Amino acid sequence: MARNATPREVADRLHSAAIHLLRRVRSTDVQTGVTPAQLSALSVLMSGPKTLGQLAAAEQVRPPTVTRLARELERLGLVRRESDKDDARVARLRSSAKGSAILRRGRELRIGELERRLRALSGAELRTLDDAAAIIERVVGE
Amino acid sequence: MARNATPREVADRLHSAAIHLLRRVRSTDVQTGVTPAQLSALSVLMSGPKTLGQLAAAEQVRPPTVTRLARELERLGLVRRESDKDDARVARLRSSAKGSAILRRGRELRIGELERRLRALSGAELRTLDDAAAIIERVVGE
DNA sequence: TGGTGGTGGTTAGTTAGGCTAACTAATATA
DNA sequence: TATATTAGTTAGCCTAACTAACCACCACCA
Repeated sequence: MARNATPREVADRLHSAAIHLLRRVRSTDVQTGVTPAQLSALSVLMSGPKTLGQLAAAEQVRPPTVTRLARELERLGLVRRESDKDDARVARLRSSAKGSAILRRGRELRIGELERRLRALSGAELRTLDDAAAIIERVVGE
Repeated sequence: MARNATPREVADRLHSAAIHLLRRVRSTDVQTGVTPAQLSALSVLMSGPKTLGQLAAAEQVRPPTVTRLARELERLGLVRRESDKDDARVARLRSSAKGSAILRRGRELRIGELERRLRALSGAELRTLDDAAAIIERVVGE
């Protein structure tokens, strides 16, 4: 019978699989018509309005980068800028209907691309993938 | 008992898990001292010399991007440029000893980061991840 | 055998997106 | 109230992607 895979071997194969999976689904992103940075920002705003500072933290970029990103998103009509009523320094970005629609479409393209490929799998294989996803989230989630 | 997960649900969770996994391991890349694009190119060259066109296809970028990337890699001494003896138009890039060493180190950092987290898992969980990796490679491999 | 069309790669110029440094405006604090 | 801190902006720079246009070479065939 087959020897058990070592953590190192599994790490190696899993790493490779993750790269190939994401490369595949990411190829659909161009169809959204917005840039990767814009798409990513919209996904952060999906959970509700965020201040520019919160967005910078989430995207792991510096304030000036967010200033420019926000200006462009606003110009494209994908977000609205709102000012805080208690603190005049802070500005919040809220995804517009148009922005939300683009994000939904982007997700649909990515997930759809993957889903089509999973439909050929057996129930047991799907179960294995689902279990694996849960294990991964647990171990990389710090 | 739990209802079986649909392909769509699995696609969604797997997508999310892959993003989180790669975000985690990628954080070690800065320690290699080379840029992400350079590191990725070196990994493509690991399997042998490639023409600039092959590299462009593998990296999903346009020829001019590869021209510049190749020039920089050459300047840093990470690759050697070889010309085809039958077709004077084509140029091949071959990883140098220094380039291979940097790639090995980058891989060691990434895989090591992941491996540490997998060591806490049971044999059954490791088996699940290994099986999942194989399934993913099969379905996204075109 | 010498055009002609296609292919591999480069050059030139543009754009997006990241950075630091230095700034303004508003708020918090000693 | 004077000073320090915080949120965001402006200016200027750099890298890495792109497209358009090009050069060099190869293959083919009339």
